[in-house]
Parts: sequence; structure tokens; C-alpha cells
Amino acid sequence: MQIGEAARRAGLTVKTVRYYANIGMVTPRQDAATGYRDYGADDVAKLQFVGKARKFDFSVEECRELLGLYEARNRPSREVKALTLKKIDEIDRRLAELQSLKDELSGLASACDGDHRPDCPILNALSGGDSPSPSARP
Amino acid sequence: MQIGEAARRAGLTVKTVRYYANIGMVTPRQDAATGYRDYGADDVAKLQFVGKARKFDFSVEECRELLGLYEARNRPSREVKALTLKKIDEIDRRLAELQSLKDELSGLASACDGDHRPDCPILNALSGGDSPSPSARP
DNA sequence: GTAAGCCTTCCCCCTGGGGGAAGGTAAAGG
DNA sequence: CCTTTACCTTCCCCCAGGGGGAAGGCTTAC
Repeated sequence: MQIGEAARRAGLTVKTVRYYANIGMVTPRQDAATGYRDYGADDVAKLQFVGKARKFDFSVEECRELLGLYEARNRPSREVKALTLKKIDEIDRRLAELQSLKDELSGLASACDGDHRPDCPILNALSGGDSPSPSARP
Repeated sequence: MQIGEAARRAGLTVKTVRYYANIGMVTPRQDAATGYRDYGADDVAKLQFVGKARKFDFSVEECRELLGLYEARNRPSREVKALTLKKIDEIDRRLAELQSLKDELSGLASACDGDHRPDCPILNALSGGDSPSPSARP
């Protein structure tokens, strides 16, 4: 089938599918007559696979790795699990980062009146650091 | 002072400071003799301000906006608070996204033996899942 | 005949800078 | 005086993960 149909079935954009072909992730056959990319059902399965893995926040490189494991069916599941645990770990770190960020911002926001007056603890924190000295400029 | 010293004081790299000058965020004077950028203490204060705001996950565009509010000291703090609350909201959404992602991956990981055998629920989920299965093609 | 609807390659755009080349300039040391 | 070192400048390419659109070619349908 042509790239448009393959993209539709995989739930991806044509651009994305073409990109995956260019980087050698999912490489279809080529129609000798038209020069068009020619996708088979197996290619569409791979595209769906990659699409899902991307939604799970796996990078394109990680997807390539997972795809390799997916195609080599006799590989031990250990590797797949290890990759998944690593990804969970990354997500955990990012969660902690965002949480502390949110805590700090929430603290600032609740300290700010948010009214018509120009005095603002948020700006003070951003400019001064710990000491709210707005005009510490010579 | 020269860009290197300004960058050091602001805790940024020279590249970053030059970038901020290029996009018109913190624009120093120019030394007519050498053609070098010439940073004043006020510029350094702005750079520090932006550096902190960036650490708080504000985008460069948002930093520009905050900087405008920071410079116009008679602006109501309302706008700053609104921007901060918006940012907190974004962080909340991202937190929820990552959490559900983590939950799904954790479920898959705990279902996977992770041993020498090739059977792997993670790969199965990525390949089959809730999308139309490749074998059910008309 | 021509309009619609596919497909192709090619190039620039986004974020937020990093890396490094080529070339100018100032101060210090031999 | 010459050289080394440490600055600075502009310029261009690079990363992820594609998006947008131009220019050109091909069938197919009306």
C-alpha cells in the first residue's frame, strides 16, 4: 500500500512515516515503476508499535532498540524489562523535578497579592534570590 | 564589563548570554572601540533574573514577558501572578501525564518476568494493544 | 482537458542553545 | 620586538521530532 494508507492505519502523519523511513526505522519496499514507498502489513505493524512506544515517552532511539527486540522474538524479555525500568526511573526523576518546581512556584504565588499594587514577591524572588532588594542596581 | 565576566556573575555560559543578546532579551551597550558587548550591572541583574526564571521552567518567551513586568515596576502584580498560576497549571498537567505514563509502564513491567524467555507482555502490549490488530486486516 | 488527489525530494522552521572555526585585540612575559 | 595567552567577534552546523510548504510527476475521474 502507499504511504498515505499506511499512515492512516498506523495513526501517524505521512510526514512522520516518511521521517521514520528516512532514519531507517521502518523501511518499506520501493515500487520500481512509480518510485513510491510500498508498505506491507508488517510495516504497518511496526509503525503502530513505534507509535505506541513514542506515546509511552520512549525516544526514537529507544524505539529503534525496542523494535529490534520486537523483531527478534527469541530474545530474552530481560532486555525489554530493563529498558522499561530505566524509562520508569527517568519519569520518576522528572516527576520529582516538576513537583519541587511546582512547590516553589506555589509558595511564591500564594505570597503574591496579585492585585493592582506593583509589589510582587515573585519578581522579588526572581531578581534578588533570597533577599528582596528590588533596586540593588548601582 | 565584557561578556565573559557578565556570564560568570550571572551563572550562565557565554553562549547563552550571547544568545539572549541576539534575540533581544538582554541587550548590552556596545564598546565603540573594540566592538565588544559591554555589560552593566543592570544587565547582569537581568541575566540573573532570566537565569532563575528559566530554572523555574519559564520559556524564553515567558521570560521576556516577565522581564518586561520586572522592568516596569508600576505594573500591577496581578499579571505576574497570572503568569505564574498558568505555569503551575502547565506543570500540573505534565505531572498528571507523566504519572499515568508511569502507572502504565509499571503495570507492564511488573507483568513481565524479565528472564531468559522471549515471551514479554511489554512487547505484546506495544504490538497488539487497543489499536486495530494487523491480523484483522480486510 | 483539467481538476483532484496521490506521491516524490528539497529546504527552512520551531526550542534553547552547544561546538568549533576563522579572525581581530589587548596585556603580559621573554 | 615578538610571542603566547586569553579574551572577544561573526558564521555555520548540530541535537530531537518532526511541521509546513514549494516544485514537480503520476494516475484517475468527470
